[in-house]
Formats: sequence, structure tokens, C-alpha cells
Amino acid sequence: MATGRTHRPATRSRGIPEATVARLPLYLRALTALSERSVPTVSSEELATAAGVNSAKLRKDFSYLGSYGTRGVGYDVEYLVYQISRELGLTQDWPVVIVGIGNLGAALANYGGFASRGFRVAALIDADPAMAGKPVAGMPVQHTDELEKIITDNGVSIGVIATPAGAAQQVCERLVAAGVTSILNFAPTVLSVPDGVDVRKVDLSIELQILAFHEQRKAGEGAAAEAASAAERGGAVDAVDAVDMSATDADAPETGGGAVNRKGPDGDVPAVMPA
Amino acid sequence: MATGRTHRPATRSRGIPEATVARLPLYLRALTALSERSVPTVSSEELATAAGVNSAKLRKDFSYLGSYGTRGVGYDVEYLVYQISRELGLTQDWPVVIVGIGNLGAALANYGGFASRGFRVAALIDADPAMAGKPVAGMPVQHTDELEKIITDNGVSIGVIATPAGAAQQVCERLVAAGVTSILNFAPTVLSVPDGVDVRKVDLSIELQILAFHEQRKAGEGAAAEAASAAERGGAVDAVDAVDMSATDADAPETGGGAVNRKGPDGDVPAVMPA
DNA sequence: TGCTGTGAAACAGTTCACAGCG
DNA sequence: CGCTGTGAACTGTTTCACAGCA
Repeated sequence: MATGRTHRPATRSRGIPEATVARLPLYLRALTALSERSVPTVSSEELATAAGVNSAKLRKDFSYLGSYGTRGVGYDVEYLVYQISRELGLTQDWPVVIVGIGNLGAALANYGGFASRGFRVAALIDADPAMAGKPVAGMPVQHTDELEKIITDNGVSIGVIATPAGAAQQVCERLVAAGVTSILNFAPTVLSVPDGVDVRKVDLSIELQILAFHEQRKAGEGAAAEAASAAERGGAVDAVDAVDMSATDADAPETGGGAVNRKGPDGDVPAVMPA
Repeated sequence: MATGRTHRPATRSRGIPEATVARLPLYLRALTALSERSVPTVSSEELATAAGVNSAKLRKDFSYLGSYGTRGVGYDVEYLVYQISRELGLTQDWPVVIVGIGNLGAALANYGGFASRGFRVAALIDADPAMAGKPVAGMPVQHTDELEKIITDNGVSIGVIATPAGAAQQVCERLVAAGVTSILNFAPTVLSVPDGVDVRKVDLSIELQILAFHEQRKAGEGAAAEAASAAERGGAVDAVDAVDMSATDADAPETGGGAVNRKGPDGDVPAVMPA
């Protein structure tokens, strides 16, 4: 499903690789910092360092946007800030709603980096009637009943879901039905959406699990994987950088609460299948 | 830097692709749900749907772990839960510290999915003396002065940074010096760490920017990109799913507070470089 | 001369499609 | 016969290395 993507030679015009799009915000952040320090130009090398990538990658990324640099000199900071902002669609502002005002929802509502990038929190929505009217981040929480009206009245197209996992799919469907076409999902569930709707997920527990995986390797804890682990060390075990995060707010860790069906510390397998 | 990676033929043994590692937690989540419903076996097709990936990918992913399925039948749920947990290192438990107990730090501290996956919050640390001793998620916040002692005494190797961007690098250095080798960074800054230390970042504002990019395409808002946008629509514009999130807690949106140096709504460029 | 922009090569990840086991 | 496991083809991304412009 969702095949296609015209796959044009990608030489300028539309067709910026997804990997590049994901890095543009990083460049923008670094450029904004330079801009505030009134630095007029940067080389690909300097900017790459500031953004935490390598310079060849950065130059290739920028080449998809057009030729915005000057050979022998570098890139004009202000100009690039503008171009990237425009490419990302940050020259217009985006009203967003946050659904699920628990700990996480509140944290998001208070997040400063929001407004500074063209995003405006249009409303905070929660299903708990007791929350209704309570001010969070200087804004009264509204009840879920108002969801459709809020979306419509404010022309909201981006929704943030920070509800417990159990409520996420339902909230998602209401958002989509009301006109939202981009969703940032913090609930640890797979959301199913119709074509044309983007979902990005952020799952804290997934991030930690990935770290644990690498951590385990380093220590060479387990029985096997000694030489292998050592060989691996030479390079590449560090600076992963990628991400994914979530964190349902209140409770409902996806399904089932307490201890997972984890087996004993070792070989103590369910005694079913072979090895 | 960090080149290498032995690049063994990857046929079993060590050498699970990073992309596969990133999906294991997803499979684990889906399997745990099945396990709780006492489902004994699943086919790659069913599990793939539950995890939101396609079945070929899932089968290939599992093939890196070994041959844990039964042809004509599928996979034993309990057995797979165990194998994946072990592979991810979740059969041991990992003490973690959270540094920066603002809105976000508190949300993380309260996050249920933490404990249910072998992660144990060993301590909450904040630089604000006024926070010291205050209970958050049933645990007293400790002052930054105690950081090194806490890490050492608890054998912590995973740290979560949820401080404002300005403090992140310094906190990171102290964590690393004290023995932490894996860091989950919520502050919108690039952390520099020595080799052997893993950093994963989670940046909310980046996620939103990526959504905005796609959102902009859909609407075909801007002048150009009309036909292109339409062509694009056919497929692929949906269900991105990848991620990255952050959200500094308190304030300090990375650098500088208020309005970004965004230019006028259109062509109103800094009047520097050419087009 | 110094740094960008970009083909071409190398690598990583995904999808196809089917052999082969239970 | 059904479903796994996997080679092989393909698509996407990164890195290299250098031509060419300011």
C-alpha cells in the first residue's frame, strides 16, 4: 500500500528525500543559533558540526533545496534560515490541538519550542470533566465534546495525542473525521488512519529499549557475544541518534499494567518451541 | 569517525541491523498484548498487522534473531516474547536516572511503561534547590550535587536528560564522567560525547516540523508545487511513522526565546543572496 | 585558493518471490 | 497445504572525491 511516489530524478524541484526532510529542522536550529549570534555566513563544515552531521551529507541535503551557497565562502545564515523555514512550511503558522492533558500533555502545552517555530497551541482537550476549565499553560482545558467544533473553528490540521493508549485510536478517528491530517502520537499504540493522513509516533519506552540493547552489548554481560561484542566496539557503537519517543501520560502502559510476562533471568524458557 | 562496523555477512550470530533493533520493541509490544489475551501463536501476517509493519519485513527481522517460527503454523507468542526481551537486554533490569524534573521530567517519572519493561527509575535529579526533597511520582527529588554518588551507588548506566537546552551538555558530561554510557536526550541540543557512549535524542519540535512539511504539500498552499504536489498525493504521503521527539521542559527553547528570525510571509527575503 | 554542488560508488534497508519444512 | 526463512532484486541513503565557480 501507499506505493508510488513518482520517483522523479529528484534533480531539484519537488522530491526531497525523507531523510533530508528529517534533518532540515536540525539545520534550522543550528542556523537560528548562529543568527542570534549575528554570524553572517557558515561553511558546510561548521554548520555540519553544529548540527551533528557530516558536511557531505549536509551539502547534499541543501542541494535538494537549490543552490543556496557561495563557493569559496559558504552559506548566508539569514537566507538559509528563511529558505529552510519556507521549505518546512514554517512561514505560516500552524494551529495544533493537544488531546490528553495529563502529565505529558501538560508538559507539551508548556513547551516553549512550540511557539518559536510557527506552531500555536489552539486548544487543550481532555476527556475528564474535572479537568474542564482548569488552566494549563495559561489556557483553559476543554472537554472532548468540543473537539470537532474546536478543530473546525480553528482550522486545525495537526493534532497531538497524549492520551492513554486505550483512548488513542478513538481520539485519532475523531480528529481525522473533523479534518486533522497530521498526527503526532505519544500513546504507545499503532494508530490506523486512512490514506492521506500522516502519523508520526514518539515512544519513550522504545527509545530506552534500543539503548538497553546497545548497553547490553557494551558490557558483554550475557554469556555469548564476547568476541563479537569486542569486535563491534572498534567503531559504530556510539552516537546513535535517531529517535522515537512516547510516554502515555497517566497510566495504561499500552495494555496490561504491572509486570510483563518476562521469564526468569536466563534459559528458563516457556518450554515450548525448540532453540 | 565511528567508521568500521565489521560488516559480517550478517548471517545469524551478532550483527542485527539497526533498523531491525528499532522495531523489536514494537514487536514486543504487540506480542505482550497477545500474550495477555492468552493467544498461543501468531502468523507473521497477523503480528505484522498488529505491529504496523509488513510481514516480509517482520520475517526478515526475526530471521536475524534465529529461526524461532514453525512453518505452516507461525510463532509461539510466549517464546518470542522471551527471545526478544532477551535480545533487547530486558531480562535484566536497568536503573535509570532522570535529570531535570520540570514538566517533562515529571511526566517521564510518572510514565508507567517504564517499569513494565525492566527499567527502574533509580533517582530524580534537579538543579533547583527548591525542588530537593519534593516528592514526584512517589520519590523525592535529589539535588544535582548528589549526581555522581547516585550514579555510582546504583550502578546506573542509562541517563535521561530533560533539562533546558543550556544545561544539557554539562549534565551530559557529568553523567558520562560518573559512568553513564547511554543517554536519552530530550533537550533540543546536539550533545557531544566520547566514543562508546550512545545518545538518542527526542525532539518534539522536530517532529512537528516534519509533519508541517508534509502538511504543506498536501494543501498545495504555496505558489509552486501544484502539479508536483498532486502527483505526490497518489501514494506515499501518508503513514510516515518514524520519530524523534523532545521538549525541553521549562523554558529555554534551545537558544533565544521569542520569535524566530522568520521573514515576511513570502518573497521578503533578507535581500542578500541570489535566488 | 577554498568551498560548494554533485556524479558515481558503496552501503543499508525493503520488498519480492519462492524453495522447503512441518 | 500453509507459512516460515531467505536469496536476489530493488530502492533509498550515505560517503567519496573532485570538477568548477567565486
